[in-house]
Amino acid sequence: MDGRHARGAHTRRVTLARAVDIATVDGLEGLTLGRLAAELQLSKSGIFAHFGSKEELQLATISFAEEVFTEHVLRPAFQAPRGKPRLLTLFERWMDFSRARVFAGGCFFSTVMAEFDAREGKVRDVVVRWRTTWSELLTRLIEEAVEEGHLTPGIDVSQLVFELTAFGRAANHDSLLTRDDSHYDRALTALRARLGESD
Amino acid sequence: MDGRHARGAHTRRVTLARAVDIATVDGLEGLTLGRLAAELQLSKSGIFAHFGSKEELQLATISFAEEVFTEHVLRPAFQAPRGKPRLLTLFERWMDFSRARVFAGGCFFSTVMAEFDAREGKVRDVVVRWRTTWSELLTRLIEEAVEEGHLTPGIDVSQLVFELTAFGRAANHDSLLTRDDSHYDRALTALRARLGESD
DNA sequence: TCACTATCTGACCGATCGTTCGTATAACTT
DNA sequence: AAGTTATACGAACGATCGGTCAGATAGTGA
Repeated sequence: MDGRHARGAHTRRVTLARAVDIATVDGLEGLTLGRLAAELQLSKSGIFAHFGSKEELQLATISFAEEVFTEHVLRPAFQAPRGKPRLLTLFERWMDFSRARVFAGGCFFSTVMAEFDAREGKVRDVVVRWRTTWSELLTRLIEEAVEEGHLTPGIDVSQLVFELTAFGRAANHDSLLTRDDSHYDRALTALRARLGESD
Repeated sequence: MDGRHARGAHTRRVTLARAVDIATVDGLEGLTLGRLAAELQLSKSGIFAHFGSKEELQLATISFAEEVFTEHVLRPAFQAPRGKPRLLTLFERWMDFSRARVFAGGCFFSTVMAEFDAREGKVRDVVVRWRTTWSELLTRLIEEAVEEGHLTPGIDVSQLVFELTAFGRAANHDSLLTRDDSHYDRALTALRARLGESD
């Protein structure tokens, strides 16, 4: 199962696991090769060799975060029944994911979206692409909920996507700032109210 | 009218004006003395002398942003009638402030709160304090709207504070990421719906 | 005009940044 | 066992970081 390059792949993953923790706390710019090397007890050049540039390290870190997020949030959501249950599960998982501090600084994408929203470059572009993916996913789940008869047909889907996402991101940042978990409950309360109390 | 230290005070304000623009784009950590000096055509040590340390520069930048935000958003809001109109005006002004890019990277506090939410130190503490101030202000305005009979007495004020703030921050980041102004309208739509369509 | 003080500069400090390169060490292939 | 490749290291690079300091310059009050 190791493949031919098992050792390198393992180091890479260990490195990226540390990288997402650093990035969620100090940002993808605060993520430096020297610090990564020191914390992992590896050489700076050794880590550098795995990625080729700082920017590639940042992009690899985003990919890794995406993987973990998919595993913890997206995949479980798709095991819930189509429609409103799936939508609710997605947000419950997202909030649990942030609350559990799977990454040291909470939700990776909330952090990175805020960090790069006003900048230029490849990293920003990838972050924007992720935002699009997320919005499209949410749009689909909401439309399915309408199809299933769980939501009113006339509903403004884009508006709903905006609001629900706003709740989740706010819960993440507020809980980190105030060190008070209750904001996650606030987000879920807001979400359920917005989707209608029924069910 | 110059007072005794007019020249220094002027340089200080020009420096801070540039600092908030840099900070809203690249964060308060991305704000460096060298860059500030280069853009302002001043010497690094000259700028440094005004603040004494990088951290003091960051704190001064926050104070400056607070001033400008107060002038553009808070003060106008208090000229609107007590109750729901004041609440609505506050958010309209906030959204206009971000949309107009008074600071190059949009809302200063949305950016900085996301940047420092998972860190430690004086800067974080000041940011948290600002968040508290904002929450208390919003709480007061909502309570006044209840007193004026503009909102239902039984309403969950903290919950409302959370949701309304979430809309504003999301609009700021989404508009920056997508370069699409419409998110501000989304936020105001969500806000009005949440406060009740009437009036 | 003169003295004083506020303001700003330029050279420099040690530390760290991302990056390059030659080389050593491990691991796998044959 | 030998040969080959993957992996990691250590020393060094120019640039930049925050910070220090002695001295030049400018503005003020007497």
